[in-house]
Amino acid sequence: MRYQRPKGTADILPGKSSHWQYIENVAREVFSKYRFEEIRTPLFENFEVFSRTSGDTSDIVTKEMYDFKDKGDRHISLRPEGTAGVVRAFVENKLYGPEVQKPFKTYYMGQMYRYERPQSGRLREFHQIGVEAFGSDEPALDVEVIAMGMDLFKHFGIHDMRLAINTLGDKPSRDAYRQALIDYLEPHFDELSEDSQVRLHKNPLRVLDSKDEQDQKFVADAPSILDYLTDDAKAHFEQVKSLLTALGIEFDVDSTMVRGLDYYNHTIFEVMVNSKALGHGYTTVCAGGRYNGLVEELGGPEVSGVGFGLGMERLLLLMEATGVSFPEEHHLDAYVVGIGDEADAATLQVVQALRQQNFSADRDYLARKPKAQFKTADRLNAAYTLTLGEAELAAQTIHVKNMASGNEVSAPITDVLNDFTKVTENID
RNA sequence: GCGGUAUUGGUGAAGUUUGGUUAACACACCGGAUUGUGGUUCCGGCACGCGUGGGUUCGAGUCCCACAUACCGCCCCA
Repeated sequence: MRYQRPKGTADILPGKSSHWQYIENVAREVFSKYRFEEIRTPLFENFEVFSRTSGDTSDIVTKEMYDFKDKGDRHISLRPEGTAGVVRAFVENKLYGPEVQKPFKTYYMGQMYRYERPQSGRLREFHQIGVEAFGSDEPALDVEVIAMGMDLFKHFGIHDMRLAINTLGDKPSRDAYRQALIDYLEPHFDELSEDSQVRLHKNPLRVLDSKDEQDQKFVADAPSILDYLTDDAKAHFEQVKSLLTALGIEFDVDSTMVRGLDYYNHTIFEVMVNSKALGHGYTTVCAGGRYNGLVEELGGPEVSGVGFGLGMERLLLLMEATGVSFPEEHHLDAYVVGIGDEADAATLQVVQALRQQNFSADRDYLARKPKAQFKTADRLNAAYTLTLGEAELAAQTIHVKNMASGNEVSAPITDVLNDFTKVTENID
């Protein structure tokens, strides 16, 4: 065992990879109904793309970025999340241009990288599915994105979800609230946890997210963002709520909910599930929100955006714990048993001909005895076992057995080569 | 970045407390039981080695140290 995979990475092996494909396929289907199209952006970007957008004080930038200098001395970072790269591509390719329909709706799925201590469901190389919609300030777009997220989880077979929403307001709302929060917490500075003392000046909203018991006491009585919203921000949030209600989507407003990334404003939301697989109580499986201003931050025009992301590893854990059944497609239509060296070529011809006729077919490649081959056909769950030996070669026939019924028939080899379906009709 | 636990064949693992010379048992896999049909049963095969590297000892899977990796918790988050 000389080489091991790098810390925090995983091999997705046959058997398991079909689960990933299933999730990806379901996501593509759902997204296409909402008319979101796929975008593929690089796995790495200039470091600044992420540091600008995520916020210099965010943990992602300060300690979790997987960055390095390339041979041209460029400061590169593996993408820690999907939004920044998509926004960069949106700006660079001028997708805000007049010829592109608004809103521009896109999705992505793929690897993300964060340099952190791996745990179950949290790796250094992990996978996210995410969506972004650019070019509309209308609350209806926020709601479409949220509704699509909920819809997606239903298609994954997850039903006991809870939708939590909040608003971070616009810039004036946030500034006012930020000041109110500092004013409230400052007198208790010495009683706050060490982490929160640091947060208070860097990003006071994050104190609300503290799990420290002592901190939580203060958080409970802290002023609410909802009391500091401007009229515009308030109207936006009210409309989001009423549209969600119109769609019959239940939600809880959690005024202490915040974001680890700095670029969010207005609506933010999380889809939560109560599953032991991901820890105790409700845990978040999907998070998103509105990020007006992010496009400008990366040099684009004033175009707003809203989106969400979900972690595939966590989703997989959740689906497995929930007992979601994945379609198992590794079906074998025919296994061809060849007996003796003389049958080698003919066996290969039959296998290949069956594949040409769109059947999945396999044979023995280990020169094993008939007994072992028949056992293998059974173990692989072959629908039909064909046998080709000396006697058959002499008569130019092939033996075909329906493994489910046990019925057998001898047919001309040419029949199998030309129309296997017809041959099987005689024994089904 | 911090703390805890763990690491023995393809797999599940016993053995580590009391260091002692054949690494148990089971599953899977492979071969065989009078020539070419699936199950069962029976027989046989399957770790020159106990994460890696050092050390202690007459002797180490068992003790000590370092490192690696995994899992759990913290931080944070998906």
